Amino acid sequence: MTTTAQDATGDARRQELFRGTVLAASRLDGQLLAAAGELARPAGLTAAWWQVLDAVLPGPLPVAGIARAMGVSRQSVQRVADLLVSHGWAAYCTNPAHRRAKLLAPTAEGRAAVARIGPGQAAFAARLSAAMGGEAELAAALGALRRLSAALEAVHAADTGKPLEPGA
Amino acid sequence: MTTTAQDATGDARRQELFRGTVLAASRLDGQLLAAAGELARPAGLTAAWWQVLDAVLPGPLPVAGIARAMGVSRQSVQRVADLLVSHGWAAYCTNPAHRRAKLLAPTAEGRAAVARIGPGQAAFAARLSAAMGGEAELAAALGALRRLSAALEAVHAADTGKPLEPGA
DNA sequence: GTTTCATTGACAGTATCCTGTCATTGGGAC
DNA sequence: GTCCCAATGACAGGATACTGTCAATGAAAC
Repeated sequence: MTTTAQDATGDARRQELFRGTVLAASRLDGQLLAAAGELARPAGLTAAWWQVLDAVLPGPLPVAGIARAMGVSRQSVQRVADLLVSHGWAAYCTNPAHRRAKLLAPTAEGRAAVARIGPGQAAFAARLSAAMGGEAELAAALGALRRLSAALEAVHAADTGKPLEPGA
Repeated sequence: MTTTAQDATGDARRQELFRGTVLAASRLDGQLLAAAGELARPAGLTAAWWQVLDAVLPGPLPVAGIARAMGVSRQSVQRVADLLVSHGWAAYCTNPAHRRAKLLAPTAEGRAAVARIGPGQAAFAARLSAAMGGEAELAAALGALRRLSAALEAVHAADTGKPLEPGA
């Protein structure tokens, strides 16, 4: 460990770095959630609904599988999935591999709703890319996000030997 | 706008970039919140409480001011601030400049609680820094977070002419 | 075939944060 | 001095997500 008397200033510097990261990530998530919400609203969706619906566009998935893919708890996805189904955006299909774990699949209306978001999303993504100074910079920022996630995952795994995923 | 027929693949690429960013930011925020929560728990604090308490360590601030500094709504901070006061971690002081807008200040117990988190935070920050490959890499990632936030802010401001802060 | 365990869904409870609305306060416009 | 507006706090309501717990299901161990 580096927590020696000689390294007190290093500790303080890293603490500040960590606190700044927590703050920045919280702010960024809030901003992106708000932006996604505004993009999805004209289609009658919320940001969370969009995320779940988008996750099953490539193919049907069980609720728990969606949760794993998104890194959130099963219950959160379950709630949104039930809402999507009750609104007709998605439907549960029988799962040949598991009787209880029904597969969530988008309906035609669901696909149409996501498609309606497309143009606005493309325009916003283009503006964001431009504001970042180019696609390369945006891609680099995304890479940084993922490296941070991976590092956190690694640290947590080293601590507990368990993955960080909630509800796991 | 770049949304021409010729740039359809560019649109798709940027859309994917944007979706990936939303997903990664959400995941990262969740991970950092969980990590901060674990660090704060031994001191009897939650991640949200810690954030608010930490914001007033340098000096007393009104609730609305804390909210602005954190980029969240006044109501969220108000709720946490009331809880902090009711638990004795912080106290409201009279504000000479505004009778209603009392200033939130940490109590001695509050400062002690934050201080108790310090060592764990330093150790975790050191491990995170190591997992990122060094402090420089961690600092670079933080820079990327902030650039993304600033770009989102700029795009939103260009859209509405208003800052993105919630509850504003 | 039976037992055991992990996965999944369902439900209750809680934490966090947002929007909308209203009265109070303070400062600037007139 | 009066009026209007922005900022603030208080309150109600809703959205999102996590933990804990339980029963049902499927698969693996024996």
